[in-house]
Amino acid sequence: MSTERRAPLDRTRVADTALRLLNEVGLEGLTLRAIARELDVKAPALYWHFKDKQALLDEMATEMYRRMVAGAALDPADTWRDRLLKTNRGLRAALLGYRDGARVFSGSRFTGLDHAHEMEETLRVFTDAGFTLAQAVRATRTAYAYTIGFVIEEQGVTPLPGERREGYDLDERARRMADFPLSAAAGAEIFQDYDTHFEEGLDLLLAGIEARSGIA
Amino acid sequence: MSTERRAPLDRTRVADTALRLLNEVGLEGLTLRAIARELDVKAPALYWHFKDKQALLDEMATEMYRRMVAGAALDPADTWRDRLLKTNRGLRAALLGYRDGARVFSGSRFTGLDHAHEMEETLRVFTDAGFTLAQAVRATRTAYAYTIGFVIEEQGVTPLPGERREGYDLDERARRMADFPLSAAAGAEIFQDYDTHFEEGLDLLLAGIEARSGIA
DNA sequence: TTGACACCTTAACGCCGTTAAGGGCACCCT
DNA sequence: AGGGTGCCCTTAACGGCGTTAAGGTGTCAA
Repeated sequence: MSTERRAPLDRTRVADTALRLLNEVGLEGLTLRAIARELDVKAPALYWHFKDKQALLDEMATEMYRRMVAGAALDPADTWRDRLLKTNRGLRAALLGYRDGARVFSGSRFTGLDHAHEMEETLRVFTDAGFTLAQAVRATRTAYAYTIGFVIEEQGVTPLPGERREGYDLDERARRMADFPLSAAAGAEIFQDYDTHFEEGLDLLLAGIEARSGIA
Repeated sequence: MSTERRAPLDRTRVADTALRLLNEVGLEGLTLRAIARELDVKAPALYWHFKDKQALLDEMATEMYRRMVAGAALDPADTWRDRLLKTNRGLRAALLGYRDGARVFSGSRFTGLDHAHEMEETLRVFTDAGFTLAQAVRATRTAYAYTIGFVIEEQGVTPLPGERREGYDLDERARRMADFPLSAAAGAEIFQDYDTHFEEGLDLLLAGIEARSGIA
């Protein structure tokens, strides 16, 4: 008589499992029944731990953020440039770690206050460097919006690193756009080499922040 | 005997109606049955005009783009700065015109090649000004990513101009973050005055493009 | 021993996107 | 005039979704 009893669920275990499943089935396949099945439980059981599906997605986004911070190696002595590069590279890497990561993340809100630690530290780095608080917020939020927008576009083409969504064949696109030569040639600069292009865009932003603030 | 016969549907009429309905019910309430009801038709009728719901969303995104271009007053003699400002202000305005506009837009792909005209023209403005094609693409796509990311965040707080989603009360947020003074004070710089802040972020980008390209 | 509480199940509801099958009407060919 | 053809739509139904109501089971304290 196997009396193996499953350990009771908790929010973290559910969110972890859901994040793992997300990579297999994508956001549209991420149903409560599928998550529950993975946890060896029935779907309504999840309602004991989360008030609705959005609350679970919020916890998933929060967990993504925690893992991003954990992988970022933030140093209190970072320059503002270091910090802006680290946080946005880290954010992109975190989002790319999950299928539809950017959409899940940007459609959710953090539970708790974990993120405030990192925000406070980053704003301190900037203000210590001579930025006003308003300038610091503008710089960091602008970079944040850029990164979110960039990865949403990127994952529209490349759901997971290595995979490519159909309908984005460069040659075929170039053929369709034969009447628009610049646009046709631009395909290679838009739908490829996302790593490089992300860095270049981030660098444009850094240059602008430096130019407008006068802080090197 | 009222023999009033409804004019037959077409893709444009469906997309127009769906866009109007979107503002009333939001993306999650935008069901095929609701759209069909609005058109005085049953849901399966829509499948005559679109192969599935995503195809309809794609048409909606394309229509949003058409309206954005129509409202932008693009001048062939624009400087690259004019052009970057006009297209991104126009894009933001177009997205803000619909509840969940940025999410609908960024989750869809254009039908047809209408957008190529504007893209070609804008790339020409940049290359004529002395940018390489790669630089031109980087500048425009970075701004595009920024704008998409910005409006997604913005509409997470402000679904439609004037409305405010619950849970974003500034005072209450500041109280919760009392232990993180910079972050608490940053609320006013993050969740308010989106028009101004969008411009400031865009300006940072312009400064960076100028600094890195050396083109005034 | 009993009661309270944490955690989960069973059953069901109303809604969703989508498909299969077929009906009516306009038009064209003979 | 009559019969076919194809467009545009309806009716009916399917499986699956998020969610709720009601109730069961095990654990632990009184």
